[in-house]
Amino acid sequence: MRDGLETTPIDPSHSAAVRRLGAGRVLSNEEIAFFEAAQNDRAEYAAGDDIVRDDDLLRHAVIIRKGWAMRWHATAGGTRQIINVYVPGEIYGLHINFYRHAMHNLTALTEVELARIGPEQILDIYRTYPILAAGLDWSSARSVNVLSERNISLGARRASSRILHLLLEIYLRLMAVGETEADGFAMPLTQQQLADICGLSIVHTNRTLRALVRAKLIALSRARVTFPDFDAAMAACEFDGRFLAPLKLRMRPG
Amino acid sequence: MRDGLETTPIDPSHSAAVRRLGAGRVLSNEEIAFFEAAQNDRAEYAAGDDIVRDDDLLRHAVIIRKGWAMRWHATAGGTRQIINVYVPGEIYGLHINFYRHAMHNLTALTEVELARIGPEQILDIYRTYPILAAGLDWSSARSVNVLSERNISLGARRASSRILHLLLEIYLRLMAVGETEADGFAMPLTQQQLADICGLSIVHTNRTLRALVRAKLIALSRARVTFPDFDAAMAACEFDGRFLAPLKLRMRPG
DNA sequence: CGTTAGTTTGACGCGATTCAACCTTCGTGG
DNA sequence: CCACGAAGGTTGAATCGCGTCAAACTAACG
Repeated sequence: MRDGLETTPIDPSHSAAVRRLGAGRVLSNEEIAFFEAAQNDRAEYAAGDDIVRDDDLLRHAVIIRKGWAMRWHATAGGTRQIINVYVPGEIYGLHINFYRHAMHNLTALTEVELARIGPEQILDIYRTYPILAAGLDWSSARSVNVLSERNISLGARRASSRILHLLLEIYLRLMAVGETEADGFAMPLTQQQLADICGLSIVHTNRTLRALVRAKLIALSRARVTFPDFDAAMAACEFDGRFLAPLKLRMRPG
Repeated sequence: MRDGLETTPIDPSHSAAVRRLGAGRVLSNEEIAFFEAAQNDRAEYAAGDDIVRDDDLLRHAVIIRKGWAMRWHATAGGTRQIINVYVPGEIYGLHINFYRHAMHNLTALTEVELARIGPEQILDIYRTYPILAAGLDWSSARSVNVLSERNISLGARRASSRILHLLLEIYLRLMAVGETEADGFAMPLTQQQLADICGLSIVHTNRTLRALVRAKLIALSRARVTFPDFDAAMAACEFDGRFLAPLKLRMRPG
């Protein structure tokens, strides 16, 4: 299916990170147990808190368990680019064994609960849990996909498609961990933050959002985004969901 | 050094891919020998040839040995976004074990010689050659870095910085494999292609290039780019080379 | 019920695009 | 050795998408 929109039932007893990797469909019970236990070193942050600052020595990667975070960079011109957002189940800092220092800032967008994974623990996974290790590799590959698609948006799509594409992408990323509601999702981003992701001014972002609402491609109500006509929204911004395809395992070792 | 501009001596007897991973500074002799031998399944393409088309079933990853290639996407609006370029030593398609189909087009920008690495070979590397495997993981992490930095350019920098930043980045990527000459490099990209990377029109790209030449931040002569004042160029676009830092190994197993 | 963060709207200006034309370089063949 | 064509580079003029400045409006919260 070219749209990559397969859905699988979600078991809410698992952590978001386990759900994102396909839970029992992909991981063995032993690996699920290990991965859940690996999330025991936790921390919480309030909205707006810095989790990691540019150039910090990284002591661990982090798995977002609850809430949203953003990775961002400020330019001397005063503009800020939000490079990516992290929703529950997603992982920041898997590069820790290669790049020991943070290259950007990581800041909580909402209340955040996260789990810390040390560099040795990551190596343990690669040594001992091949499917989980594949999950981490898949996660890295997916980061490349997401950033590639964002590049296309920033470089080649106009404001309305850029915003619509982003909202659809977030919707599907949330769906992968069962965090959507009906035909939409709870939206914690302010218009300023949306603008900083899409490389637009807040004023233009606002006008474009209103135009999307008028065109009935999205609906906004009290921090919720819904898609009244999902297919029309997908078509309007040429959304091709292949880049968000879930982890599938072709071979089980042994 | 925050600029990430360390250089190491280059041994031209190695393939570009081995040079990029630090050759003997990082890899054991056994791993170098294996990695060179792994590049025996070769293919050549003329400039403009498609190497991989969108949605193709991927049979192997590819290591660029000579020449440049580009990964790109066309939108319905007729614009084309070049998501990344690949120079010698760089690898396309390491995600093959997770995403079996190409999500974009890969096209030769110049004459290209490449080596094909099958999915099983990649798994072999992970099973048998830990440092080489780390090199592949580093390579993936670096892709994320490069794409992140490109996102910042496309979203938050104006045309002159966007172009200058890209030229400096390419210069440093070429330097990592010893493909630079003096204070610049041979530039095979047309202005249209530059424009498609930077998300600009060809007309504006041309005007901006002329302005950069006038400002003595770059010099152009017969398909060569040079930097008359490298530090000034770095400063002008706030270039921070940390994202291109070469592979360093902290621990050797065993 | 006041304060603050976030949203919305108008007016204006600029950076970048578009359309169009011309120029330069280089490879090819007579 | 020159003629020619094709591809790429350069420049001008008009236009537009988006940014900036400024102000008013709304909702959430103590």
